[in-house]
This record gives sequence, C-alpha cells and structure tokens, in this order.
Amino acid sequence: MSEEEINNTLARICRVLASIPSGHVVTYGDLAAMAGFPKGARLAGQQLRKLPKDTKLPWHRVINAQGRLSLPEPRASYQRELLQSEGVSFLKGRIDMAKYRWRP
DNA sequence: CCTATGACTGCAA
DNA sequence: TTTGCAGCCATAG
Repeated sequence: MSEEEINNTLARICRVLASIPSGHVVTYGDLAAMAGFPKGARLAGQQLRKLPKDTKLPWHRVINAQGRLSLPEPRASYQRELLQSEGVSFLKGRIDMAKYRWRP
C-alpha cells in the first residue's frame, strides 16, 4: 500500500468502517473521529457516498447522531433491513444508541 | 484562489 | 419535540 493511499481520506474511513462489528453501529461523527477527523461528520458521509453499491464494507452500520438513518429512500429501507438482519432493532423509527453504539 | 455542496452536529428558541 | 442555523471540512467546479 502506497503512502499516499494510507493518507487518503477514503482509505482511512474504510479502515475504521471495516472494524465495526456486526450488530453495532457508529455515528458519522464517530466514524470520522476514529479515522482522524474529529469534526468531519459530513466528510464521513461524503466518503461513504463514494462506495460502490456492491461494496463488502459495512456501510449500513453508520447512522446519524439522532439514531436515525440519513439515507434517502429507497436506500434507507435497504439499510434498515441489513441492520435488522444482524440484530439491530428499531423502536419508533430510531435505534437505541446506548445499546448498539460501538465504542472500542 | 474562491465558492458551493453535502449519507452531519450541537445548541438555541 | 421540532426547527433553524452556524460551524465543519475535504472535494468539486
């Protein structure tokens, strides 16, 4: 891996993303911070948007700080299915952050 | 170089 | 609880 790649924003985001365990979620802000961008929540979303539709990375484990999905339909429904399939439940359209938020 | 644009946030009202 | 908005920051034009 070239030095340029490990400093690439997307690569850093992906590395953290890949470490999120199934059944857990993180916020955009968390993802960015863990990748070295303390205030890069929007940046995280911008990078996730670049991922190919068929990526193997767990992009669906990233939700907003309100415990809601920030994706427009119909992607949001797909994301909700993926999360529910790995045990993350929704209550009144929201995810219980205290219960599922992942912190190393 | 400068402005616009978001899969965002936290806080004030 | 909901809404509005300034702050944020790499990217794109």
